[in-house]
Amino acid sequence: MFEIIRDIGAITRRIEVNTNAEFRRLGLANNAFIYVIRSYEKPGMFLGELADSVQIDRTTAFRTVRKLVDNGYLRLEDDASDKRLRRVYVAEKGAKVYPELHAFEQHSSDTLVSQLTDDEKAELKRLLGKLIY
Amino acid sequence: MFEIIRDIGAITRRIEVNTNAEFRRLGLANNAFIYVIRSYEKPGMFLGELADSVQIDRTTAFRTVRKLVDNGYLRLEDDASDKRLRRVYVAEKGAKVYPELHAFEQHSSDTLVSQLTDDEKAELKRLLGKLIY
DNA sequence: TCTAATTCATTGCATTTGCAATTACTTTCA
DNA sequence: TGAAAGTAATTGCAAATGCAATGAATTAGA
Repeated sequence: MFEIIRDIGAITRRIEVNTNAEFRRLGLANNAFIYVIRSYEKPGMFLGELADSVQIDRTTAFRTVRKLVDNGYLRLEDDASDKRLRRVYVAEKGAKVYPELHAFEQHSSDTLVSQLTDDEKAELKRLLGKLIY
Repeated sequence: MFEIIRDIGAITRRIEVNTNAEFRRLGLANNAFIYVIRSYEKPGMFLGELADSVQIDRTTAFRTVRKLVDNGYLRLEDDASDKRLRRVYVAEKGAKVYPELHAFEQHSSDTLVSQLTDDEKAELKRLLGKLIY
C-alpha cells in the first residue's frame, strides 16, 4: 500500500514545478502562490495557522509571507486581543491575481483527473478526505 | 475538484518532514532516503531516470546521489554502451538500511490509510494509478 | 496569584535547492 | 556521412530552506 505515498509524492512535486514555472513571472514561484490563494479564501488566519494549513514549515512560510507583503500581494494585521498573533489578508494586488491562480490550480486538477469518471472523481475526493496525517 | 491537489500536497509535505526527521540520524534527510529505496528496488537506473521516476529536479538529485556515494550508501557505474550514462546501485551500507527505510515508509502509509476499509484502500490505490501527470 | 509550560513570531546560520548554462556524447535525417 | 538536434551529466550562483534558538505573550496548574 506504500505505492500511495509514492504516487502522491511524485504528483505533488510535479505539480509544484509546473505551477512555480507558471507563476514565476508574477514573483510567485517557490510555492508563494499558495499563500495568496489561501489568504484570499480564508482571510485572517494568523501566520502559524496559515503555515500549518498547508503543511509548510513555519519559518519558511513566515519569510515567504513577508516577501509577499513587501511585493504588495498580502497584508498583515496585529490581532486585537492576542498580541502574539499577526493575521494575514490579501492586499489589492493579491485579490487581483487570485482568479488566475485559482484557474491554473483548477486546470492542473482537471488534467490530473481527466481519466476518471465523475463518480471516480467524487470517490477519490472522498477517500482523500479520510486520510490521516 | 482542486481539493484533490491541495490534499495530496499537504499530505506529501507532512510525510516528508516526518521521514526526514526520522532518518536525519542516518544522514538521509532532505529526501535522500528516497534514492536509497528506489535504487535498491530498481538497480541500474541512470541518474536522470532515477530523478524523473521520483519527480525530483535532476540537478538536486545529482547532488544528493553524489553525497550518498560519498557516504557509502550508493555506488555509480558507467554504462558500457552509452558513455553519457551513469547507473546507480546501492552499496552495502544502502542495502543494509533498506529494510528500515521501507518499514518506515510502510508504517507512514499504514497510518495514512488507517481509517479506510480494505476495499477503500484498494480503490484509492487504483484511482491514484489512473491520474495523469 | 505566582510559576511553569505552551504558543507565537522572528532570527541565525549552514545547507540545500533549482534555474540557467556548459560540455560530452548519441541520434536523426538530409 | 556530416551537420543539427536531442539527451546526459555536471557546474555556477543566487535564493530558498529548515532546524535550532530567542524573546514576548498567553494559558494552565498548584
